[in-house]
Amino acid sequence: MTLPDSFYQRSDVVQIARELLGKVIITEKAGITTSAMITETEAYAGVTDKASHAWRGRRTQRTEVMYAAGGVAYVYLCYGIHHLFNVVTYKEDIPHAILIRAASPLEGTDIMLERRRHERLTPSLTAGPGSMSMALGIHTNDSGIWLQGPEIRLEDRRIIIPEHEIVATPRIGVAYAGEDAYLPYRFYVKGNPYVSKGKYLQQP
DNA sequence: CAAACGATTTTCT
DNA sequence: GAAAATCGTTTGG
Repeated sequence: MTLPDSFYQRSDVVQIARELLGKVIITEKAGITTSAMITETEAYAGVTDKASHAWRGRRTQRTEVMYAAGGVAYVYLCYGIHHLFNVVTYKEDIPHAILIRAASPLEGTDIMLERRRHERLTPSLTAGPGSMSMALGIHTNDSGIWLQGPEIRLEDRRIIIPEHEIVATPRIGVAYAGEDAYLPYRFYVKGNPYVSKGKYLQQP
């Protein structure tokens, strides 16, 4: 079942980030379908979260889509190279978002290997937000699209990740966010090889 | 208008 | 482990 708008339009972005583990992301680009099971996410909790692009209500052409009602994509370019895919949550004017950081390949792995110019299937194909987006063919010009259209959608395929297999840690690459860099807003599936290896700030 | 800088990944030592 | 790659967005003058 495709996740409905009501899944995204809830208020607890951290809880939704947790629930996204085990959901399946499907993309269809030029008639080619690829899919993968989400294994790692990070919540960005709106205007009070220093790590968020929308901190203190910052509103620019790039971040405008974060202020839309939940259920659309926010894709932006990072370090001039990587296209990072987020889902927008909650309601209009509240800029919650969840970064999808990694996923385990399901359908179309041959296409994903081509897109990444990889010879063999290894976790580096889709572990890490930039790698995952490239493998699935997600681009910044997908930013703002509705997550029920053909290009990108998320499905519940009744995959259950047991509570004890979910690990929470601080988020990666947000050292600039002061004390908010320590919030346990990153979630991943314990033991799954398709999880990024990035280092995060440890509690001092 | 110039300049700094990333919610990263890959490569080189 | 360190550093380069690479460019749109944002900020400051």
